[in-house]
Amino acid sequence: MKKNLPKAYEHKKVEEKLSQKWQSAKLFKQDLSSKAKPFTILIPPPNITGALHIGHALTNTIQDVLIRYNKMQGKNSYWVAGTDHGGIATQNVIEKKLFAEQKKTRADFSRDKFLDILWDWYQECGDTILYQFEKMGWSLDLDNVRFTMDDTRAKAVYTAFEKLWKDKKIYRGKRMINWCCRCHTALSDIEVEYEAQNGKLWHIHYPLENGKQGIVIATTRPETMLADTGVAVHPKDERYQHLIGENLKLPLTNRIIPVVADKEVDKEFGTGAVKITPAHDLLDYEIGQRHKLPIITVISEHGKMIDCPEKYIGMSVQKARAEVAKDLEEKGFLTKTDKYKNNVSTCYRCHNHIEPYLSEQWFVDMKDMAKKATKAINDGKVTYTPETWKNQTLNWLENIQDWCISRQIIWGHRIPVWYCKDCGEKGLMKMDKGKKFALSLPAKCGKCGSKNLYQDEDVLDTWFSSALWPLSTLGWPQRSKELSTFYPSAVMQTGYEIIYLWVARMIMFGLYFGGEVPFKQVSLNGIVRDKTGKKMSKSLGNVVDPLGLIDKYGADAVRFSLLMQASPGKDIPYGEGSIVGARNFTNKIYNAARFLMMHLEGVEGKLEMPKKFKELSDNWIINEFNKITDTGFLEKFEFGKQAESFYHFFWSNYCDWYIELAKPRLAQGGESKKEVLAILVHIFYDYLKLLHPLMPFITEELAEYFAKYTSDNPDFLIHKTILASQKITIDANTVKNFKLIQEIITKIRTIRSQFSIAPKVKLDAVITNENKFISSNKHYIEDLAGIENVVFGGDKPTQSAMTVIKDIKIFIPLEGVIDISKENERLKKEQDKKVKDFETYNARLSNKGFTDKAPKEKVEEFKKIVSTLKEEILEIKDALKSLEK
RNA sequence: GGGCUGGUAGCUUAGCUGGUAGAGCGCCUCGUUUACACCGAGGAGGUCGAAGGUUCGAGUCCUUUCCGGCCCACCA
Repeated sequence: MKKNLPKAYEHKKVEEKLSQKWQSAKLFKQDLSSKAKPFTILIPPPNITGALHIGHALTNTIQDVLIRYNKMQGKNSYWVAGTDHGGIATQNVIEKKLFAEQKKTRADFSRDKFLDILWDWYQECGDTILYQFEKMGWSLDLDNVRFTMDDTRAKAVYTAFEKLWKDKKIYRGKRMINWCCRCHTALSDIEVEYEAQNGKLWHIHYPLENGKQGIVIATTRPETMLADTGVAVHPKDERYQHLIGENLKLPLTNRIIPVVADKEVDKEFGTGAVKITPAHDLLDYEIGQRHKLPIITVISEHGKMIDCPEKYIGMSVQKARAEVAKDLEEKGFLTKTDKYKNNVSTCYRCHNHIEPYLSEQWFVDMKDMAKKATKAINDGKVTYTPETWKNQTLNWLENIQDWCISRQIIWGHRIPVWYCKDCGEKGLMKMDKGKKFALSLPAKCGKCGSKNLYQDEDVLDTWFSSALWPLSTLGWPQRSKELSTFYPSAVMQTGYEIIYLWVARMIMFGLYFGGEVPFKQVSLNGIVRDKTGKKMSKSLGNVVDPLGLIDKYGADAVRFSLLMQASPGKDIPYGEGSIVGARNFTNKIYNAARFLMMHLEGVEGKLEMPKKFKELSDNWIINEFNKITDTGFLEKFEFGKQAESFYHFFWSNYCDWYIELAKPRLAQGGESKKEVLAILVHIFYDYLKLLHPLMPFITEELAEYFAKYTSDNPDFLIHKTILASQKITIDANTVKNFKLIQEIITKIRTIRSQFSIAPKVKLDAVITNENKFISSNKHYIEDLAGIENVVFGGDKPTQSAMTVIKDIKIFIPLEGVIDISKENERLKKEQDKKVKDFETYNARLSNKGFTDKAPKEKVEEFKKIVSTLKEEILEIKDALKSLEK
């Protein structure tokens, strides 16, 4: 035994050592000279909002598995590393930080100063993220990390904007957009989330100009009535025919507003009459446009009331709603208040409420791009796993809206457009030549000659640069070797929650700018939830920190526990329990290695794998190993199944059975030991290779030791090729025969357990009928079931426990130990079970429908089972009878 | 309102083209056998959400239904 080896695996030392070794050996650098087929994955760049969470751990571990696995399949793997500036999300983090630390808001800083703060943050947070990349064992080249706002990426963004501009796909317009009053910016329609709320439906009477009975409208937002400029009814609504064209006197403000007829009004809803607030509702805006109603704004970009009766000015929308409702009630305009469930729009970044807001924004016309993407997907240029997301994407593309790309924040790519203060002309900024990215204004306005020019203050939606990620990371627009080698990438692995925000847009931009789809396969993973299935969030306090877990259990364990549960598109309930299991698995592997090392003491040179395997167990384990080498689970993104198959083989087959069976041979020494040791070591070493993509650290660490006993040269495992260990044809009966031996051993163990016979007490086993196969493998039974001698033939011993498997009757003499009533009970139970089985099968067989219609083989199979069961039952009956004597 | 999912042992789940329900964790009993107690051996535990139907036979196919989760949609 190697004395200096601790009993439990110590992950910390190993992982620290190896992650440094890998990075300094430049193992994960891109290889532009390789002739092998490229296999590229672009990391979904994490936002620099803080440390990585467990969801990153999942999706990136999956990518790492794919990268390492494909590399070991002989492909030219390259995993592109990077981070994302994360627009609003990151700016929010910084604003919160500034407020907490200095009680300052963004208005307290100049644009440049604010940007400096953010760039400093990028340094700090970026380093944290890189540290985590390394800790997780991810095969990313950390010397070559892209950032969505670095010079190369900024040039790509500019070039893309320029092309869209020239192609007239980009335009600026005054539109109703989603405005986050907290983040103080426009959002695209898919950045809005909806939350169900228990609201109210207020019924308000708008009298006629002359004070007489007018119209009762229904609304969920009474405060917006202060900006009403009309009331609409359906043109065919008989109830209101006489009022169309009449004027109403708006309560509280006494503004005179007309009743208009519009077919968009739903007669069934509420009172069938709808108040029109063009400034604060999308549909109202459209109706207002059609009927040329004026636009009055009463809600500011901060979500506060403005330009309305004095008493409401400055109130929040919520406050004003209550006040207006109260005032209406006091003045007798409120006729009814119903409970009503509706959706409120919230910001996907801060979850504060969204106001529809009329403003000038930049948009991209997406129609054509969506059409091309649809075609590519339909043509199978991009596949989806799980496939259900393909249709969701196609559906979304079909109903695509123009993309609002301008954001009124500071952190991001500033929109490269200048305006003339004098004549209002606008144009594209020029990109300076040189390595650093910089833009400049033209010397003078092309239209009026004014030098009074300025750049647009807004920045681009962060998803704009994200959509370019597959191209920009590879150096586009430069037609580099890097780009031609690695574009398009092989797999886009990410969470299903950003399928529209990101994945679909990458496909559209990839086709538009790169001429090809950016990736061939989309593989979606689910969300990592807490163990009760709740989404993890800071406010719930149920987030788990990957670094903490790595520290406690090791990166291999964290990785494996996530992979164990990873199935395409499925959410993962994650608790510490599953990591403990994975940690125990690493320990199991380590201890198996320790066991082998112990027996390798004093062994010199290489161990030759035998050409032929004499032992049944050898053939069986080789066969079991071959089975796990070609499952194809990874190609199907079935990581859970792959992990389980590896886990089961090792723990159950290799350790619990094969090592246990090998022990006597190891103890024998000489050739016997050498032979079994060779098999043990070769399988173990090849297993390490197989497992390496999933658990890179422990496998690398152990392989270094075992390589010298095989004919393999020592090298990093990622440079090795995974292949089936020994493609040796195994006799078809081997597995069946071995299973029978296993069954016999288990049955004897059960008897031992039921009679509480200590492991060290050796027993005999008597098999009354001769069986050549068992007699030639009886040493397995003796070794693993605590049997002194397996004896064949002769009479059944008196005072013995008995069990039967097919035609094999096994007696365990238990002179003095046996408890007759216990054995009686045990046998009866076994009998009952068999009788029950017998009855189900027999019932089938006595059904004429079955025997006539079922396939012949099935009928034969059942007949055989029935006759075996019958025999076994008779034997048990016999044994029960002899107990009575 | 439209669409997508899932409902299998206490928990998390596997079950392909229909042929007596598997696993991990937990639980119970036993065990300090010279790799591992982060271990070994054995055991208990499921009328597969419900109801119909197709079939000789259904967790597996069809219909209906109940309960979750998610996405999309400008009904005030």
